[in-house]
Amino acid sequence: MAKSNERAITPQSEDFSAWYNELVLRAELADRGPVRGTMVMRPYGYRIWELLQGELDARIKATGHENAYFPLFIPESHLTREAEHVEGFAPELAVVTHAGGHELEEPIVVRPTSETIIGEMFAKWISSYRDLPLLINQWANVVRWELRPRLFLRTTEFLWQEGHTAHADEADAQRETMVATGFYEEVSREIAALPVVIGDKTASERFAGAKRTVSLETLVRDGRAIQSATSHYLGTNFAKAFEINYTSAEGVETLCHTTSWGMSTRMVGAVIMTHGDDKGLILPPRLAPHQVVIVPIGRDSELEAVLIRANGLAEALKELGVRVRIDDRTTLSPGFKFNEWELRGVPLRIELGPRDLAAGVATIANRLSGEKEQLSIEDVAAEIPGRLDAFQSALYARALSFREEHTMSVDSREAFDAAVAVGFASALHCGERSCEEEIKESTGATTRCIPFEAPRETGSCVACGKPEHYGQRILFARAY
RNA sequence: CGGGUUGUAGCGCAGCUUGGUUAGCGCGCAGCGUUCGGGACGCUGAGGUCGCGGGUUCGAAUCCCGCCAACCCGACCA
Repeated sequence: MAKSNERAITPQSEDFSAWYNELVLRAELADRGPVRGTMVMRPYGYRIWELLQGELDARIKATGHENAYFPLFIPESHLTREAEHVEGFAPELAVVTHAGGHELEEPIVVRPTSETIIGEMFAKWISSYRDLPLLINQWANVVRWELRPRLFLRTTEFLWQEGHTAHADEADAQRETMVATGFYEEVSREIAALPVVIGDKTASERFAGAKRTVSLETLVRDGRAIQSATSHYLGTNFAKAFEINYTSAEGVETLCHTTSWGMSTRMVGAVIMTHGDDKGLILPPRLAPHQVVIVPIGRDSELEAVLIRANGLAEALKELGVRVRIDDRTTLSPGFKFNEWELRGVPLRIELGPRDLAAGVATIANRLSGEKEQLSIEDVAAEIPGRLDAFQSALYARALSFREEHTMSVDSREAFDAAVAVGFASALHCGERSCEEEIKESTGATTRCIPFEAPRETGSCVACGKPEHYGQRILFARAY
């Protein structure tokens, strides 16, 4: 038993960070790169990203957006055109000063995000109201020199999707930010099985250069929040800086209203931290590289017979659209494989051995419930898709009840401090930056969002006692 | 960038206090054999710039100085 403890990962309750790091490495999701803060996404982790990407990309296209690609390098002077934007990003920029063996006349910035370069191009492409709206998305890597990296959640270089759109007026642009919010919510809930709270960011948490930022917040198992996607209404800030304007139907030269919105590989980290347990990862079926793993048991002629049935089963499952893998590695014991696939989060495992064949059944083990059941080998394939759906729903329901249990509506400072130590605190707030700052310094918690779905409420600020500002409760938590 | 911890084989560690032959152990890896229903076992074997640089010494993984890196906790952030 001591031996098996050594092989297990650190329990969440003992050290959540250690649990997370060990899991990411041992499940072969990712590895660290040689430059501080960089990450190698290994095939298993990258496949999860690809599945997420596929789901999101389909929704982006279905809402009229087109993919394009813009350069990694941005002239430094472009970035400085929007004052708040530069100020926000300056500390985390990677800047190329030498290239081709010489010092460059003008330094080149490695994009931390692409508002500026895309703004520049939009200005060239848009001249008439007939060119609007312009709905563009790109899948790209970006670089932000993070001081405290963490695999998936905060890496120096990360992969994401960034949507950039230009509109004739504010109403249309605001509508666009909600379209993006809509598909992020759908992908979070239906694909990643993550319940999200959607709302506006307070002024202090807003994107550099945005007039309005909408975010999707999830709560992970150590009681911290993760912003899993954001959607920004940029007003005419970037349009002014880059002269993105059009001639209206009335012949008037008019500034565009632009938006941007993004979801990154951080989402994978949110999935790991929301669903994982002490045995390892638990993947929602719709993001699982292998939804079902078949572990054949037996040896010699028994194994041969088992493998024939296993192959037949795998073929039947593939025809039903199930991602299935047979683990036919011969040097590992079944017990080892059980533990390994549990570590790697495979939703359903089918154990198939001589005893099953003799009884005409297959044994199905459920990663979430830990239960095993036996199904007739004739019916098992047909049963799997429904069980995967049920797994997906159960995982979402579990995450939702966790969040509900860790969201406290609080009216006193004492209750507030206790709430943010374990999850979301829902409280009235005065809206003043200095008050947010004081809360952050004393508790580590920041405002997460002003939720859309919240009853109107008035009263006094939970921290300073002044009249509240938002006309409703807002959400606070410690965040990644 | 501050505070803390740690750098010895792919991974996890011992050895360092009190300097002294070929630097050990577990896991993993390779070969062979036996195994195979919850992390199998035996035998054999490969694998090391002891983080880097300097110093003290007849002799440094061990003592001294400097540097670097990683991780954790903060400040910054998707």
